[in-house]
Amino acid sequence: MNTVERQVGQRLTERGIRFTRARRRVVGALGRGDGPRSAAELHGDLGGAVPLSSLYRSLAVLEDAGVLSPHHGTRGLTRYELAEWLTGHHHHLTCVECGAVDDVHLSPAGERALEKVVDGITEAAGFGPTAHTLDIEGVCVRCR
Amino acid sequence: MNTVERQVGQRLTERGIRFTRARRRVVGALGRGDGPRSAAELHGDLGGAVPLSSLYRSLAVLEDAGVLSPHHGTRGLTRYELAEWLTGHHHHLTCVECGAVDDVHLSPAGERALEKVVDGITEAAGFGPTAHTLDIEGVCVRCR
DNA sequence: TTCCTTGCAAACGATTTGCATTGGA
DNA sequence: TCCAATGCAAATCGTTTGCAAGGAA
Repeated sequence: MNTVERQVGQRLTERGIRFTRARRRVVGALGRGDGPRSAAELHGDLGGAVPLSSLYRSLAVLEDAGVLSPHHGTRGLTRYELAEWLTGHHHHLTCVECGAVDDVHLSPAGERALEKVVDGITEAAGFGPTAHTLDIEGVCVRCR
Repeated sequence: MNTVERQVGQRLTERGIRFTRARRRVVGALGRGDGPRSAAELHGDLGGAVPLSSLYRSLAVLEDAGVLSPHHGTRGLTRYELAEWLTGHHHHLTCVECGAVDDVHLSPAGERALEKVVDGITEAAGFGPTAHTLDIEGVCVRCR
């Protein structure tokens, strides 16, 4: 069992939530990490081993436990990825052409500058404290 | 007729697209609004005057004409707002509690700082030139 | 007339849920 | 054991589409 799975297992146990086979499979597939995946994509990744309805339930439980974060993209599709406490803080580049989402890790200097800007915005608007998540839209390398 | 409607009318005419009653109503409602609206919300805003199917068709035509920009939010809902050439460049604060989206206009200094950060990210990732749109998640005033 | 647009209803795809069964701590 | 999790099928929700009727150029 790799580190991520152990961390997830501990988190779930702390909360009295079982780390069942289906849930392990979901976390495993996301940990193998080809980026955010939708329920349908995971269904395929797992060779149909987990039926869609169970997949959706697993995703809901894991999201609720703070293990996964949802990402709402084009065409009403929701993709999930491991939460930041498992993968590190990062941002998203969403391709407006193909809908692909790339994870981006920012330099400490860039992150500091960004935080200043975000704080300025949220304070002015009376928004509560939150870990910011930044989605930038553009055209990815593959679609240019 | 206000400025926005005149601008939209001109744009549509240039492209040989009719500015019909339903389309006028959609643009009007979005112009009156303070943020992105979903088809269902617009349906309500307009008192059911435009049936949902026609609404969706109007939204598609207007998006295609570059008058509206789609915004993919929580729970597979797509919200639309007037494009930036009509409203000015701005950013989004999405409430993770209630899903509401507020528009935010940033100070020139803030915008400059932000652009630098965004450019740094996109260049490093080989992302093509695009007007960035920033979505920041948080908890809005109403939900705190 | 000749297209384009509309409205209704049916179709669709993604997600959710009811219920009987299975499984894990 | 005993409640939570599963799997199937049916239901739901947002959205799209076929088709016949209405409207503008």
